[in-house]
Amino acid sequence: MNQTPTPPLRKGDLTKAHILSEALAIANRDGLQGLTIGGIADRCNMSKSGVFAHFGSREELQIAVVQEYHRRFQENVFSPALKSEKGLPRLEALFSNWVNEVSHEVDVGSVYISGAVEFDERLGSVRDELVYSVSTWHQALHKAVRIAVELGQLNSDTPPEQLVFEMHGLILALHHDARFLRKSNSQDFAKQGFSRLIQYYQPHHLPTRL
Amino acid sequence: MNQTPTPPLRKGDLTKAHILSEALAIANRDGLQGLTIGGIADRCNMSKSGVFAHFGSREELQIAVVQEYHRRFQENVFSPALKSEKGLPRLEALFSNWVNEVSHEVDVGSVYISGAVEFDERLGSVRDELVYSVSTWHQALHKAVRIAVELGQLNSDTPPEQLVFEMHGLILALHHDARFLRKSNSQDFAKQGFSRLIQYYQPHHLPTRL
Amino acid sequence: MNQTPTPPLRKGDLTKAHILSEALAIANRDGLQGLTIGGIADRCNMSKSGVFAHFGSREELQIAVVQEYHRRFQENVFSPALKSEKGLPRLEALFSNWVNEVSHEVDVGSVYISGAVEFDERLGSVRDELVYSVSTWHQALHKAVRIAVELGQLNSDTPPEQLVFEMHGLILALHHDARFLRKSNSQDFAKQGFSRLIQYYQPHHLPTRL
Amino acid sequence: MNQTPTPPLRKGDLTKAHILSEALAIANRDGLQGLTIGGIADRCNMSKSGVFAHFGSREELQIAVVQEYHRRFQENVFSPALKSEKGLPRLEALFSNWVNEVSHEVDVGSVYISGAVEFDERLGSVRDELVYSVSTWHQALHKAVRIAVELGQLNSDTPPEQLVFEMHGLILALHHDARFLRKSNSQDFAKQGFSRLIQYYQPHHLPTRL
DNA sequence: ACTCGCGGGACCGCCCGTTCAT
DNA sequence: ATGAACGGGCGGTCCCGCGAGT
Repeated sequence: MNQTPTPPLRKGDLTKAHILSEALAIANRDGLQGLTIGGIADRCNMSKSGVFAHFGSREELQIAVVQEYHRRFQENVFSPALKSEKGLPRLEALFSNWVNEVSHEVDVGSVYISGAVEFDERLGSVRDELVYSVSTWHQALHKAVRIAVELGQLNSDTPPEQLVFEMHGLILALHHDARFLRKSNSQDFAKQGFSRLIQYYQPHHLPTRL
Repeated sequence: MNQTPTPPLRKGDLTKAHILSEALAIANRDGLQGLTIGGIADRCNMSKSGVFAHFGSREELQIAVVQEYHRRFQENVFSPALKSEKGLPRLEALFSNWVNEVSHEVDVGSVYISGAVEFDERLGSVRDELVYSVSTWHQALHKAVRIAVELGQLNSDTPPEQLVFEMHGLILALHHDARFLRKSNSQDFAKQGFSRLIQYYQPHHLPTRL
Repeated sequence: MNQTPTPPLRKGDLTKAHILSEALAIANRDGLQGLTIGGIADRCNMSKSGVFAHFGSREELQIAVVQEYHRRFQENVFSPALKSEKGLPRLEALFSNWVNEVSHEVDVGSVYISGAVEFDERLGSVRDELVYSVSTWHQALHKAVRIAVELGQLNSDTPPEQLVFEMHGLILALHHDARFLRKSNSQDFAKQGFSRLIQYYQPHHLPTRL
Repeated sequence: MNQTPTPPLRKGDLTKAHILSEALAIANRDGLQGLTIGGIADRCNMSKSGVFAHFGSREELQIAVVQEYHRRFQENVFSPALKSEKGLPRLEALFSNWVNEVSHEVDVGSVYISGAVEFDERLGSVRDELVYSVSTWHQALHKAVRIAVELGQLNSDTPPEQLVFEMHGLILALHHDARFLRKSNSQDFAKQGFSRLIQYYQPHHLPTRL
């Protein structure tokens, strides 16, 4: 196996991982703007400068949080779907995992969604990192759709971008209704919307379409 | 035309309206949390205390901004749609106006969307006002769907909540892709999604459905 | 009888009197420093500038409050004592009235006592007015003592200043213990102290003194 | 002498002591209400946040100032009197030291006296701390009186509370006349008042009393 | 090498006394 | 006597560096 050559794994790395974890929790709940050095220090029972020293600035801390979120997202949503068969099953797994993840985030918040709103206008490295993460995810979905089309599981003229667009819309609506409006059955609407979407683009459905 | 009898219309009201307008612009761009008394004062070439005096606190200012946004939303999105015939035409007008509004907000931001994210966890009057505004809008959409169903323009077992949920999802995806990801053709995806949504729930479409 | 030539008694005078009365209540409770234009305006259901217009500045308002306090003090403490016979009876009446006044001020506060502390270092017209008021009162006491001595009711070598000094001390201790320490029986200590004082300086007491 | 084992004595402690000292000077002069973070910062040539960091809030700073005043009061007034013999000599020393302290405070002010006036109505921790300090001192005086009685140096039916009450009155009058009225010979009046007080309550004085 | 104590400077919401035109 | 606005100051919080300790 190739592992990174001698990752020393100093004591500081553990501390940093702990900080990052707590910081992510705060960022999910309060947004990336809500991240304050002092707030993290309190949660970690450390001094502010102790926290600060691990990241040269608040911005780099935010970036690290985004990366950490992305890593966990991959771990929870993307990777498990690889166990499903290529094509439509995997696409369905991806969406299903995504819904589950967002349903969990109803309680703890979501850096992706709040970050996309907080940094929609502001430029800089944090925004770049967020865009990169989301784009990576979009591409994964895109690819899954294309494969499903190639396998004949979806209609041959299915526009992948349209599908991804609508899937994301369902997720955003789920997040909005469940977390902001506190509606309890939003998950069903999302799943229902997705099944309609898939059904719509199934091959046999073609003749009746516009 | 009859106008409200002798609206006092003091000079201060003009100033307040101006402040509110600038504050709305800031809130759209930076979020309601980004509203600062000093920031507004600068934009209005006023002193901080001059701005502050019109609203007893920052929270009340935020509420006023939400109400102002709601007013304009009604004015730009809801009211014009009343010129369309009841039922499906009006529903289509509502969505179309909504898309146009959001497309415009791609440049200036949106208190609704950012507010929903900023205040998804935080409690208080500002959140209440936001929920009220969004709920009012949802109800208007809901009602339009029901009427279209009653008029036989949509399938009789069309679930209104599902439709509203997905419409909102399309709008959120539009906002996300256009404003955050800077994708230029997002508006088409939203419209395309809506047209398929309507098509799906049309009466003659019933026999082939699952 | 001579009355001031044509005191027009405009409507504004009533308002001013009302303002002064409320201002005095606040000043007694919170001190002269605690007097704020806005606070008075609220109590009077007036605008800040409406209050302000009656006194050109906050300082003049404070002076007016001191004068009003002095007027009432004369009315409640000094004047009634004139009904007692000259000499010792009047001195006793002065002290007794004073104790009663301070006992009442335990609930509402006292501009004299708080003012003396607030303006012990600060220079300016307010301090001058306070000093003038207190000095006037001290002189009245001084005179009463001298008369009592002349009438042979107090020892002929009684030092008036010493007596006034100690009387004032008893009053200050009464105020301190009753209002600050919330001790209920302070009034008795003051009265007891005074009677000891008078007894001490009585003519027949002379032989045993040091 | 044994000193507390390894008092950390970081650099910050020195700064804090310095801040406290300057704050006490301000509080003596302007009262506890006159304490402002910025004012202290100016006197210490520090930034506001530098000052603020040492005390979590203005209220805690005020409490610390009261405690510091109390500590110095013990040091200057109470402790030296322990060198005098128990009983009347010690009581006289306590009063004498007290007079000296107040005489010195004529120039710099007194947190005890101004605090008692500022916080006579306001509730909270600062007031509690003030009351505690004053009460502690009163108890010390009370005890000294009782011992003097027990030793037969004061009349057996001397009411300790009355004595303490009057002693405090003499001090308050001294403070008032010297600091507020700027009378130079007030100290003599206070001492004279005390000597008569003691004389009055001396054992051999009993037969002629009322 | 890592962590902390300490301090700076900018900014925030809020409130004050004051002025001016109405 | 009012409503509108100003300028300055308040307590408080933030992010961020310097220097010293282990």
